[in-house]
Amino acid sequence: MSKREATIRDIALKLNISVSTVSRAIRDMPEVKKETRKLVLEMAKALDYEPNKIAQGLRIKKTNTIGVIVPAVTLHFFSSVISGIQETANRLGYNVMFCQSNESFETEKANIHTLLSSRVDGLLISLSRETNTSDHLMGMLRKNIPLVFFDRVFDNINASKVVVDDYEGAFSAVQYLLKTGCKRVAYLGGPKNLSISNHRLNGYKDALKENKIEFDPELISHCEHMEEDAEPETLRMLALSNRPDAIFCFNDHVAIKSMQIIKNKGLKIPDDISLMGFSNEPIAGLIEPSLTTVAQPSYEMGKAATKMIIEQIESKEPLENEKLKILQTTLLIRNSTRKMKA
Amino acid sequence: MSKREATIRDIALKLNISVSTVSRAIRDMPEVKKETRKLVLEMAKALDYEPNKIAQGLRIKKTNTIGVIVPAVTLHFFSSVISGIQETANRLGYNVMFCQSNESFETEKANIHTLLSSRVDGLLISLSRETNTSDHLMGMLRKNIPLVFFDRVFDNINASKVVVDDYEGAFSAVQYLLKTGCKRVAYLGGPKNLSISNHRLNGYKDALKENKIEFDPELISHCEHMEEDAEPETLRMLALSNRPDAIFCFNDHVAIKSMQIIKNKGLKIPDDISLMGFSNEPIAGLIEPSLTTVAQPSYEMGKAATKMIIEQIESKEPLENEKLKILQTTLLIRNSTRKMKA
DNA sequence: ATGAAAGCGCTAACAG
DNA sequence: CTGTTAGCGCTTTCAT
Repeated sequence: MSKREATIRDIALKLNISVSTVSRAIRDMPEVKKETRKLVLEMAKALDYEPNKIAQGLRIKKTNTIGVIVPAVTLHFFSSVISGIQETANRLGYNVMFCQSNESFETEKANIHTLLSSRVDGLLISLSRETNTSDHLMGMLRKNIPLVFFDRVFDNINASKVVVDDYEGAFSAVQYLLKTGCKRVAYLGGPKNLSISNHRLNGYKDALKENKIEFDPELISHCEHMEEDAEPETLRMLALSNRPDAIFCFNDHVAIKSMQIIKNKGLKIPDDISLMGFSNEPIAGLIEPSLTTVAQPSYEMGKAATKMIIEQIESKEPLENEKLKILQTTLLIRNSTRKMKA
Repeated sequence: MSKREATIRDIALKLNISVSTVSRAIRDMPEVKKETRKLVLEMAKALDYEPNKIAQGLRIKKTNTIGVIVPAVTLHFFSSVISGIQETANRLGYNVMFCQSNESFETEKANIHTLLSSRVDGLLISLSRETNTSDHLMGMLRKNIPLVFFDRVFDNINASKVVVDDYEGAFSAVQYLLKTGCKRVAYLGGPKNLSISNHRLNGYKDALKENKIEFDPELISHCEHMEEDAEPETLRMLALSNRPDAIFCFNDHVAIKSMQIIKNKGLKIPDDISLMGFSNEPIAGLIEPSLTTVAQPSYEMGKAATKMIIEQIESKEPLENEKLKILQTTLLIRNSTRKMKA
């Protein structure tokens, strides 16, 4: 029953001209006569013609679609990156097809096949928590399919990336905690697997060093499952004979969970314990006390990654050296940390 | 430089068989000899073959892709719906291509063209705030392209929909406020354009009626730009000679904005004013006081809408009558509303 | 059980 | 400036 979509052939037939002329007219090529173009465009409109990108894609071997894989869209950070990706892609003439890995390596592999089958022109990916090998991605690199990592990346893979300066963000966060008089700063870290977690750990360590404070391994935790592990890990920290007076958290979700535990224990934030997040989720400014955190330019990250991959897609040469874009973070001081002495 | 992707022709050549046999083997058709299939599959693996969905799509006129348009991915409600869509679609063998309208009618129209050009098999859409005509969608219906609305729908359009029982959700929310002793309940509504806002208004009105409370137009506001308008509208309400003792809000974002204003004015929640949200955003349980709200099954909505559209795509007949799926809400009682008298 | 050939809708030589 | 034609990678009759 479904009325078949009009094709350039339909237009050509009606107008008694050839399909190539129609094709040219529609693509606004210079060589076609003005009035012919006008006729074609009118007929296209009359027939409610929509160019068939599938046919185009097959012919010119380019789908103008970019694939995106994120661990989960419901995390605000990622939905914000995705928003940046989608808008930028659309503005530059590309569509986006997206998948979630749900933090599963297997799903991530399946996603890649799906997207490859759909012949996306390039792939934007932020790795799952479980991913610690890049074999599934090397195939793409070998086939010369543009690939750009964002946020959760491999440190030593030969590919383009856009990340946030996690080291610097962590360094200045911890530096700030120390400047406000905290002496024992703990790190409630993320999965060991994720390089961003380790970079933040390095920033933490170096800030301690800079302030001549000895590193105490007891003050380090790895929340492999993010906020799910934040509860036991926070409890462990609070039970320490020499309890921390500040906790730097892997992200805002972990921080918020931790905040609840601390409050439940009857401790005051920031008087007893200063709490620092990472990301600046919208919620961070709304809880009580509002959360001091390291803001990441998530929308910008999506925008930058998209520009980078489209550049790669549209450049003729196979791209000699990978690009690396590092975005800067901003320390957002709110009320979960002690005030600086005036 | 880019090594061309392997095709069934490459496999056929290597194996000295015909492309049709390869095609059959790969699609697991019964008529192909067992060992032939084995050979083909091995060769496919060896050549790192990925079936070309673009070519398939052109040939069988089906892309196995569904298009999705939402006002904005960064709203948690929508990212959650999208998550449900993506997972369900993938599980059923479909990809999702998505766009944001950014609450703009023009962008929404452009999105539709984009998605139609990509020959999505069906379209899932939640309307922009600005959209008040369905002309841009009638084309799809005419062409018999499956279309399912979710959440923000037209009341009187001849198409399938999945929504939440907004009327009932609002009714029981207001009913609860009244049961806890509130006498003057205000409604901080959403854009007049959105049917969901009006359904909630009707639920509000009927709950008043049920409790023999006269409707006072002064207690109604329309926040055309959602939380941006929540501030002036809340202030207006608070300045009323006969101030409300409860505010039912269009959604949690509006409620949270309103909460800030109320607190700034030095009023106590819930003692002076009870506050009720709608949606149950993750933030609702974390703010102070935690927000009583009407929970919407967002992930379920995405799942239901996806199932519905795939059913429509895969059914042979043109679908006589549209489907309507109404999901139920749940009142989540927290601390921003007075307690029920025991 | 396999193969040959047509064709999905489009673009791009090539020819005029 | 326009038309003819081949072919992108695949599925699908129709033969064999």
